[in-house]
Amino acid sequence: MTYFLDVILPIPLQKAFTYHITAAEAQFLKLGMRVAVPFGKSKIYTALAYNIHNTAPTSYEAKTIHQILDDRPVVSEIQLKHWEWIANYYMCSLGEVMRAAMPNAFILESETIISKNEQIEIKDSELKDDEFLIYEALNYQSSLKIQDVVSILDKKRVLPVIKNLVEKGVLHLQEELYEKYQPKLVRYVKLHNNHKSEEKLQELLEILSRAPKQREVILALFALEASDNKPIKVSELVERSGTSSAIVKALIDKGILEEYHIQTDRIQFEGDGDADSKTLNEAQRQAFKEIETTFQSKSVALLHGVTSSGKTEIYVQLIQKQLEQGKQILYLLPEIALTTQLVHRLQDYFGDKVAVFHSRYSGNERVEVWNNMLNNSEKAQVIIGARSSLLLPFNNLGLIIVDEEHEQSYKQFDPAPRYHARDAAIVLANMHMAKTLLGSATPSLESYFNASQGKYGLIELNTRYNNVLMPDIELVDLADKYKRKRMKGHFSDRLIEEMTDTLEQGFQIILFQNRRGFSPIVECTTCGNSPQCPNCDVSLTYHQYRDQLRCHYCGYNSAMLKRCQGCGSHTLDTKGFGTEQIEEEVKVLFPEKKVARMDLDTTRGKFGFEKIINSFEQREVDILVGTQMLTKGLDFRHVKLVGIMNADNLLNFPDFRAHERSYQLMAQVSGRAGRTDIRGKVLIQTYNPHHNILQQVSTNSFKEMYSEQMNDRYNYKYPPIYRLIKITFKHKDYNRVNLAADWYAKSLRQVFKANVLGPEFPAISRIRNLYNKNILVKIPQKQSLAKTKEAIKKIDNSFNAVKDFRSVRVIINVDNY
DNA sequence: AGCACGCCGACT
DNA sequence: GTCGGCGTGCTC
Repeated sequence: MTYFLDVILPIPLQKAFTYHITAAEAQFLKLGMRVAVPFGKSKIYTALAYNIHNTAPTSYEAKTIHQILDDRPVVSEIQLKHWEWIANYYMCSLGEVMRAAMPNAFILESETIISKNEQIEIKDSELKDDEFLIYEALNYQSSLKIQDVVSILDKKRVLPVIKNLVEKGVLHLQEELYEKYQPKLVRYVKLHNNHKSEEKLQELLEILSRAPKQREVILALFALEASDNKPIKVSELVERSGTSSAIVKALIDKGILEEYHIQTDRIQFEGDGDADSKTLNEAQRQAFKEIETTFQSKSVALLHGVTSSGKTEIYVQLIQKQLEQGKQILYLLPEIALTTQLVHRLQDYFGDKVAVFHSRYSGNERVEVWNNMLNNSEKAQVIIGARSSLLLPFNNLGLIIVDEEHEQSYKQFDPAPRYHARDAAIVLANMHMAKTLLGSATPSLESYFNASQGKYGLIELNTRYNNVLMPDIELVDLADKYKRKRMKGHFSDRLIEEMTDTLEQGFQIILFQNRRGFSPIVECTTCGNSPQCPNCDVSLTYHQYRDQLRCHYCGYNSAMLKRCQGCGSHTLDTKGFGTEQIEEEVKVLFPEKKVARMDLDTTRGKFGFEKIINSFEQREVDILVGTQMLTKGLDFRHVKLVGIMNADNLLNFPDFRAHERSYQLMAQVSGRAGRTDIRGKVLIQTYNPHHNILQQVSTNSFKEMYSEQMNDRYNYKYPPIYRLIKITFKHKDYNRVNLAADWYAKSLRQVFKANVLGPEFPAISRIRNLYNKNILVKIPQKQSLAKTKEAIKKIDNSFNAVKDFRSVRVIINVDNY
């Protein structure tokens, strides 16, 4: 009997790849183990065992695998099933899901190692100059990497030279696989066995009487051993003895101390885990009960609780219950809300049962979380994480909480898999026979729709914790204020009044402006010319801080112009405003107050947001200016006033969800105001104070907004009534994008008729020198989603068979909202 | 995705 | 002539 293995390779290929394995390997291998396989001419890749069978491939000879990398699966069968669902639903390859799911460090890479063939003697004269240089280098070091050869020869194309030398028999090539994960080792010391007995010890101290520092170290060691019976870290010993690591090293060298290493986790948690959870108030208790009842008949529940209603406390109770039953819990949050603040709060309840996972973790840190979960370690019972933590190896999941369920950051956009974490979470929970709780103060229309259809349970929580009043929201008519000259810069007199009051009372202020930089457009008042990005179809944003013009799409930047590029005049003016300009104006209006800014520009780096959030929390900052980052589930105690600088650019966004999003954004940012006993105040500056959405925000009328928006969705056939698949075409050649998109749209129309929209250029038609064009496929409720995708795949295959179109990148995005 | 191969313009 | 750019096709 011959055995074959189908593998998943971490590359975007739809095909399965089959390798030949021996009977012994077939016996040993389990699905979900990693295998190293030769792929292509020379490289060795890491693949995942997916299917073992006896069917020999017909059209090619299967290669044998290189080696098996694990002795037990690193990916569970439920995970593989979940991957299949993601790949199928979001129309991508299993390889792409694999790459998103597994820590990078698990995916080993091979490197070509060049060494000399000792069997062969060769005369220098038989070698060309380049060849001689390589040969010569190998006399000094036993092996070379390709990169080494590149630097020795100082040119890019070295492979032909190496190939020649291999043919002449001068060199050997070998592919070497290396492990990327580096366990963190901590150095410990103990007294060497030779000195353990009482008399030897006395002897030792005698000897060391002339080396007082070393004697100190030994005495400190005893003291540490006596105080708690734990292994002693070198770092601890150095600190306790007040010496240096050199002295410890001297003792190790002398054979008096013995050093050893213990592998430790990079992420260590404090938090006692013994804090009692707060008792729930009546409304919370009621909600908690309703959730439990819902879960008896439904697998998904939506908790619609106004901002500051104390949803987290309810989550804590639910988590507690699951832990008691020995189940794992996944608590999903938008990236930004994963602050130390929240993590500490949960650690205080659940101690080191809590594990955190997000994209700012290093490769090694991710491996550790993954391994802890594989081992079903005590340390990984409650997982708090952003989108990608959904793909971790759960084995006993009881509950998934998706907090801030409406957040669009749950949807992955750029590299495939373009999955929505909320939806993929519900599927994962079902596979584990677990429950899903969606929580939000401003649910997405699709979730609220599902709840109103009875698909999800719905729990409403309408009162704020401690009966704090909902903030008082006031609309300020900018047109009127400008006309009556009541504006200072971008601040209306009302906003300034409220700010002054708030600051006098010692409270903090948040100002929201959904645009970063100083101003999005620079314009010459003489000729009307404005500087554009050379790679994208957008005007450059002026950033005052660096006196730069920057493109927010490709990162292009240049120094601010001194004169107009069109006519040479100095009459450059800025149009529109961003967070930077607001910050500047605040500094002028309130010179004695501290202002901070929170946007993409100020939150770079691993602890970027945390620094700003902490200083605001510590009240080192009085006024915080920021973009929508501010809206994502942050909890500030002392904010009384929230100002929305301009609501119109939100409302006028060209997207079918613009109104829904505007409502969510404004309601969320308003919710930051007045979280304790004083009532918060929100000022919304706008040119359209009578806009329905603004009226609904100001009266906190979620349901009214919901039914009005749903009406639009019915009328214009948008989600959640219809489903959407967006197909994007990208190519540097304008004409080719047009031709390709037209061809594709024509094929789609033959199947889907009027439910195909476009192709259309998006608002920004060129990004990074690639032209973009979109087609939208609308899918009526009655139409089978699976069949629709099949039809699209078929069209995609014939598309790729056209030679001229193959170079056009096609991106299929299912549920692109 | 990588990576080889092949064709073509741009230089020592 | 060779170098390196890029387009095309293939990987079990």
